Amino acid sequence: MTGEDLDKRVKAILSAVVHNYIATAEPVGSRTLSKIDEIKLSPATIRNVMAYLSDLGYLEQPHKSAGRVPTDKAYRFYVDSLVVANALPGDIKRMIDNELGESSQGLESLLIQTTRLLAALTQFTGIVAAPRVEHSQLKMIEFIKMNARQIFVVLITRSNIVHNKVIDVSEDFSQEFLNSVTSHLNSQFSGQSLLEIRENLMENLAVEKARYDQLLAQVARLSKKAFELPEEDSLYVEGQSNIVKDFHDLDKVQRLLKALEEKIGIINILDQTVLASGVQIYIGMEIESEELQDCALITAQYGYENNFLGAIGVIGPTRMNYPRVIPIIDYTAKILSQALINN
Amino acid sequence: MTGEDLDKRVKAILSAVVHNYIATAEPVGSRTLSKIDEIKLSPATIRNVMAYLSDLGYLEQPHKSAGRVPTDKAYRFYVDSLVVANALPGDIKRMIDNELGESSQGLESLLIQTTRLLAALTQFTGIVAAPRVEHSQLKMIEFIKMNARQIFVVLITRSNIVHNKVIDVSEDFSQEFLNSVTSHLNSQFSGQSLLEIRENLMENLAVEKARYDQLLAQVARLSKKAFELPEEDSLYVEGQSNIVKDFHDLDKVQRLLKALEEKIGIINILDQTVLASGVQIYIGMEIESEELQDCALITAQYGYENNFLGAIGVIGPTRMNYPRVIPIIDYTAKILSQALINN
DNA sequence: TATTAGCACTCGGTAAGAGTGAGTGCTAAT
DNA sequence: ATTAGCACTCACTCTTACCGAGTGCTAATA
Repeated sequence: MTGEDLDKRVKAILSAVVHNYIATAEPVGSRTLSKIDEIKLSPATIRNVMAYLSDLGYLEQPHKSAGRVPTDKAYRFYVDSLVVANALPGDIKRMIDNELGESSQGLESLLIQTTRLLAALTQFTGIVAAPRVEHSQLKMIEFIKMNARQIFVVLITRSNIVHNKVIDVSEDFSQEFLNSVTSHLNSQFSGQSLLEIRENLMENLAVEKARYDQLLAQVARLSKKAFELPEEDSLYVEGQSNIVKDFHDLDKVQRLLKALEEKIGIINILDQTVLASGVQIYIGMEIESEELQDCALITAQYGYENNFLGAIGVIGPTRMNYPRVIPIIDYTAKILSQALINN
Repeated sequence: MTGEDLDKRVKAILSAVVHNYIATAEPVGSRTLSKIDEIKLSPATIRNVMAYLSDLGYLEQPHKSAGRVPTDKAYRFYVDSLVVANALPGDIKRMIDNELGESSQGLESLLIQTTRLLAALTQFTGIVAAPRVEHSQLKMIEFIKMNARQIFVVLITRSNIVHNKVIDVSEDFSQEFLNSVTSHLNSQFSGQSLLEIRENLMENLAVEKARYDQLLAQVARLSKKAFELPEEDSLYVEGQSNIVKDFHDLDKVQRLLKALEEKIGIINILDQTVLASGVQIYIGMEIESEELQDCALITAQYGYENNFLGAIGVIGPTRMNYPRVIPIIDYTAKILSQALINN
């Protein structure tokens, strides 16, 4: 299954096919391979090996009289055991440092800039999932009265990420009252994750209801609303136009664009990444999405110490240049994390 | 130039060509037109008229033995004097009402939803420019201390639109001090436009500097930072995948996607719309953008009473169904405006 | 005089057929 | 075990022919 037990020579040929196909996007034939210096074999021998690789499911032919093309399985084997990630070139490193390092911009524009940067550097489509707020820890919360029916809620997490929203209320609370609620919440919940807080509040709410204490019930209801965070589909996508370069089929392009527009599918995949560590690679059918066949997804999580917040990545064709892209994702995630710490 | 002096019969034929081309996307020939009931003429006569229209620049031929295709000039004439906008179908009206009417969501998700709605209803690419903050009037401002070096600024405009950002400071201000600054700013500037406020502050800053009053100088600097609003390129774009349906040339598709990614060009056009009133239509070369040739842009501004905030619209091929799209844009802009007023 | 029928002409699009070349699998020789 | 040789496959390209929708122009018609 894993193909770990492949002969050294067989590996070399598989690797050469993948390399060549990544470089040219043309099916690779035995003749082409025989011209490569490292492989000192005749086309006929290579053909035998290629037939063997086809049997094992690593290569396939678009049609009978064409060269071979790597399958998803081949790419998987390639990234698992053949790829040595390139060192990140100094100029690219510097670009990333410059773009994300210095500026003291807000979270949102930082994430957008990161997405654009990924697209520009890789020439694929960049994606960035915003921090998942429910797992981050509360640092402080603040209520500001906008008018009789609306309150503006600001919520700052331990990693200095700011969330805010407007909540509608039926009572007309005074700012003084709101301040007292604020300080109560801050002292009671500071340091807890928003998920925990929400659960606690639900319990409180039940208790207060039973007690028939009007004021406390109001506080509980208000707080609950404040912590009801929307399931926003906060995925940033940039560089869709690069898709056209890599897929020459209009139909395919449209389906990919559609998939990127819908976002939710991609968010789900990135959610897995947030839990895993290091650079993750998903190839073709490994992505559980009809539309994203023929695509590869390279991702990495970013965050604050052990507290992973979100994920970044790129989507491109399975025949992307993995050794080049992997270190870009890796380093960008690191610098983004740092930028968030320094804020 | 305006072609207003066209014969009634000539107009009818021009209109028929445009209609037919919008419906079929195929060059229209004299034979096809002669089959239309309203036109009781032989192909030969129609050919004469079409030759005349070609001379005047309303029609052109992709190649010599093909039918006629409308030029930008024809579309312009069509929308100016031939189009009677359809009444908006009840079900579409209801969809718009439902999507934008009730929900008390934040500004951002309201705008995103509007963009998606436009794309879904028209099957073109929806665009929405966020409110231009510098012209809106201040209702209140609030400073919240995050830590020794950072202050969170919340700024609410008269139309209840909330802006916020984090500013870096070199001094460690106490929350009490911030509160006093806040109430000072609120009483002094409430009701003024942010642009005016910024100018006032600049003057103040110069004065305070001269005075060498440390504290006041700090206040002025702090305030200046608070009102330094970023030139965010806040343009929402949805439904790019629809482009593929309308342009079958991969190269064209890529250039369009690129133009949409860059946003700034489109924002500039929308800025014009914010000043004009009612539904605006830009056709082909009227859009000053290399990439957006063969495109039409239908826009309308939204806002609060006489205070226009931003613009919405769609981008599609010049051969879009104007009578159908125009009322959608018109009505959506109205409902969005209402939603903002009710907040 | 305006309209129309008729006709020669244009030219993109499709289909069929031939030739090319890169590639294969298999067999026999090394 | 490797390789040379060979017959075979098949996408691609090029040519040629043809079709048909459409045109402009001229002469006949109402």
